[in-house]
Amino acid sequence: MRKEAMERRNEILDAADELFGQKGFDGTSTNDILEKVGIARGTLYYHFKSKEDIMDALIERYNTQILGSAKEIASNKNIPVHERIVRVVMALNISGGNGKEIIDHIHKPQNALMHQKIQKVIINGLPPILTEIIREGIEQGLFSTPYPYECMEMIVAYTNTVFDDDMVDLTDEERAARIPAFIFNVERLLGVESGSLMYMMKMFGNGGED
Amino acid sequence: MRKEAMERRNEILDAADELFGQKGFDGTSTNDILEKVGIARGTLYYHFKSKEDIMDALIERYNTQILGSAKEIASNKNIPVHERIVRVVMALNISGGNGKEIIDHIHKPQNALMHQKIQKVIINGLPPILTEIIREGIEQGLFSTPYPYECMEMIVAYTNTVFDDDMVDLTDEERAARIPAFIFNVERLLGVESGSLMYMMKMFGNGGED
DNA sequence: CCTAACTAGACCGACAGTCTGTCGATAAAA
DNA sequence: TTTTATCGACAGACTGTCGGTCTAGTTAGG
Repeated sequence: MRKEAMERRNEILDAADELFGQKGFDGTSTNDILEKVGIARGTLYYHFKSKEDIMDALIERYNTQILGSAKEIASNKNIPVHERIVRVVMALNISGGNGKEIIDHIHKPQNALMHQKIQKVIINGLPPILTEIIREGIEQGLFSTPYPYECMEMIVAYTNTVFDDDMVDLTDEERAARIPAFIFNVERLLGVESGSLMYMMKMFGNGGED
Repeated sequence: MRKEAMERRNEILDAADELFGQKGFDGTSTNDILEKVGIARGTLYYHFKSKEDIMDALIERYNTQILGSAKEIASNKNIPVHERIVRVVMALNISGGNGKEIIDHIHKPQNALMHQKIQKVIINGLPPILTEIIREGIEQGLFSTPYPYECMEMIVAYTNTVFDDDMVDLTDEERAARIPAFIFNVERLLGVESGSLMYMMKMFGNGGED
């Protein structure tokens, strides 16, 4: 019955993760979590100070998972710049083997608050990582912009809102139509010739969040 | 005591509007609303089927207020294109005399769900309006882009996320630094010469949401 | 024309059920 | 013995429901 604090904590987080995914944050009661983990009320509140505290811990976990592998790839200067951008972005969807599921279930309409918090992590965490790569690209004469950070911020804000979110309800065709337009716009922002970033299409390959 | 259904409905919405603004959606109990309006529980649920139903009605109201005046200005072809864009955007902040307050109190951290719903209205409602103006501008040779809609979508997504939201925590200086960068990026997206949209600075004038 | 019966819409408030967070007691480990 | 983890009863709050009430207006009958 008795476990190390960290172990219990993670059990609780695992249960919450799954339940929030199924029923949303508001739709999940602490009792649901209690039952799933097989502990008593007091135990839950021994490890977490509130229900929202559980969510925050969960987000902290996501944060690490999602941005961690992205950072790692971004810092590998052996990979050519273009390739590295693609890999960083694609890492977001599958990082830790379950990034995609994370992103999937965050998009449940019930999870407004969690969703917002994750978005915040991404919009603040991803642009710095990408900007570093872009700067390298600028040095190499691949890109040209006086505002690499703000460029990345704009791009991330857009993909977060339009591609990742259910903010804009896109049919498959609408979605497909957005992609070349998006790439065209990115090309302009980065000051490169039209068509030269078409290789980025592959980032939107299957299902293609981000 | 007895009122027309519509009048009561509006009284309830007015109270909810103010209370949600002060304490957030979750932080406001139906009892708070009851008390403020001076009605009984049953009356509230006679007019609205749930608490969330109240929020949805509130958003419908915002929707009309915020996008209504924007549309009106956008369709006035007597105003030159550049000027009209500025006016449309500025209308968002003050429409109906209280658009600004709406936007202000939606940004309270408690109001994630309401915030999300409003964002959805804007990201879906504003780009079509702006795109029409941009198309006119393209015909007049002022702008040049094959993807006016997606441009506007990107711009709106960005301002919503970075300028309007508390997604990115900006100091005043950071905020000020973002503005020229933003304008530069918009210039690139719209295919105009660098510096030619600097007049848009004024949209960010005082406090400057959007 | 007047009044009694009726109707439907607005309103009331007690109540059931649920949910979160607390607390003192308890057991196990260190 | 002290610390760490666990338990479960409980207080307090909140949402949505339901049977019943009140009133304005309408219809019917005298």
